[in-house]
Amino acid sequence: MASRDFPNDILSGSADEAAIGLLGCLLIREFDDGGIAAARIVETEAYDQNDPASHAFHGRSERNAALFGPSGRAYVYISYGMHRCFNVSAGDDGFGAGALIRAVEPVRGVEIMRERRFANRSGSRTTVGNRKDVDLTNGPAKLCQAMGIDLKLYGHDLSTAPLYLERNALLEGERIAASPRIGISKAAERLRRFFIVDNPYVTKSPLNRRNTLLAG
DNA sequence: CGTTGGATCCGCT
DNA sequence: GCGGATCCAACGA
Repeated sequence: MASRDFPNDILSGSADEAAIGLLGCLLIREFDDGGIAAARIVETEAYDQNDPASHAFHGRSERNAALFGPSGRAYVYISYGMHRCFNVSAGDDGFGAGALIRAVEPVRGVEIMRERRFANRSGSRTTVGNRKDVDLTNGPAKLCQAMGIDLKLYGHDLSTAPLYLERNALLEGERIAASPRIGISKAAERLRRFFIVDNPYVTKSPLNRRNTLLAG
């Protein structure tokens, strides 16, 4: 089933508008076995083709094509050779822009996420201790693992199953802050990271202290 | 609780 | 060849 309230307007503008507007929205994943996982977006980063830190900065390529396509598509890439990161494309067709989803808060299917994240990998006998729910989805590669987002979903239309977005307002009293982005070296001063203040799933970072509270 | 180093591979100025 | 939009185990305090 497709999303009943896909936030099209949120994604059609700038990368910043998309990154801010996606906060609070639900990300829903339908697995092949019928299981469903859902999570609230609590931390994002904006990137676009005018930004030296963006994968779109050096122009369109096979890898980053989803960023240049229409808004509301999945841009998935491999990070550090072994992790996956998930972006939502933004802006007009032809303009490279998107929002990296850095953290989400589980609202449904926590058991599925726990299984996907913490099940013993390839027979190794690693101790599965000290595993807390906050570690399920408090990072860009973690949430991809928890929600089964991989390269097979590259370019996927995020208004349709098996992975889709749904509009959802912030909770009463929740505030949004902007900070520099995490883990980049280029354009490191730009305030293009956005997060819900005091949400436990937001990545802990010294950059959190250099934030600016946004109006609203 | 904070810091550090290793894993691992794709795409590129 | 090099450098990541990262994660986690293994320390030390």
